[in-house]
Amino acid sequence: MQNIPQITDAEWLVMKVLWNESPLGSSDVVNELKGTTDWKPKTIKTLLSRLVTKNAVSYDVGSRGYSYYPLVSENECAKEEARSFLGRVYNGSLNLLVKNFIENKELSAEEIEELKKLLEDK
Amino acid sequence: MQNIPQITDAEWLVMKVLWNESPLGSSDVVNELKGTTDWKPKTIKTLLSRLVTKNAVSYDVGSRGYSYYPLVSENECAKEEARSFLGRVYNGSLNLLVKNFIENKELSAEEIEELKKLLEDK
DNA sequence: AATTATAGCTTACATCTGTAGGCGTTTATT
DNA sequence: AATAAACGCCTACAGATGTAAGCTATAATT
Repeated sequence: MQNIPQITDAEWLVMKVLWNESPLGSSDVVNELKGTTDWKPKTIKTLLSRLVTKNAVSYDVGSRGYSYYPLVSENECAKEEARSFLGRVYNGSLNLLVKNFIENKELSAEEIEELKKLLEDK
Repeated sequence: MQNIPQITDAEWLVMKVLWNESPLGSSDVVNELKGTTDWKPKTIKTLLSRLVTKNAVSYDVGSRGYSYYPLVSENECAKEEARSFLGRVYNGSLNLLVKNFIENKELSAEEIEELKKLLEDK
């Protein structure tokens, strides 16, 4: 796998659509984002183009336009984002983040239970 | 507490210095960052000014220059960053992040043990 | 076939970010 | 006192980002 491209906040919303379903024409992506954002179609087209430029997305050419699909998986992008975020803010330590969440009481009892379960099953 | 300002990657390094010890003169901050970065002093001054502008930092005026100190705590900034990151990438769910880390085998046995302990003690 | 809608390519433009330099003033050194 | 060093303010400037519009070719509609 190649290097994970840098994906911006706005671009994430586009990627999510494609991760959810692909390939999609640009108008499909526009439709999917109608509810979530108030971007003009042109904006979404720009974002798609940028994603193509940075090799996060590619497309097949059809007679009614391009069919876009992701070149990188959500999992690897998420991992990369997590790496960068944790490095910057929590010294790279997931545990420190969790610790902080616990201390700040950001987790519900259910979430804590679920976490425990996750760790046990592991 | 007021709104948490947006703090960029570069600015985080400056904030960390001030969170670690403050107030500090700009040259002290420069010195602290000598090891970590290869920024020119001017760069660090610029970052300090920007942090002042965005109300993340303030200063007292002394005869040998300003004494800078943070206006926001590391904890609240980290919380804000986590909120934004988790929202963008993990649907706002810390558990999903942890789940992903476990599945991707990003955690050592020790870290998992520690996490368990954190959750039990809670 | 003529007209209209659409797709994609190119361009725009303000703001943010990283990364400084120039200048004038004040402080420290000789 | 003169000179050098440091400080803070203002300016710079390229690349990234959010947010599109204009133009041209092609496809769909009448």
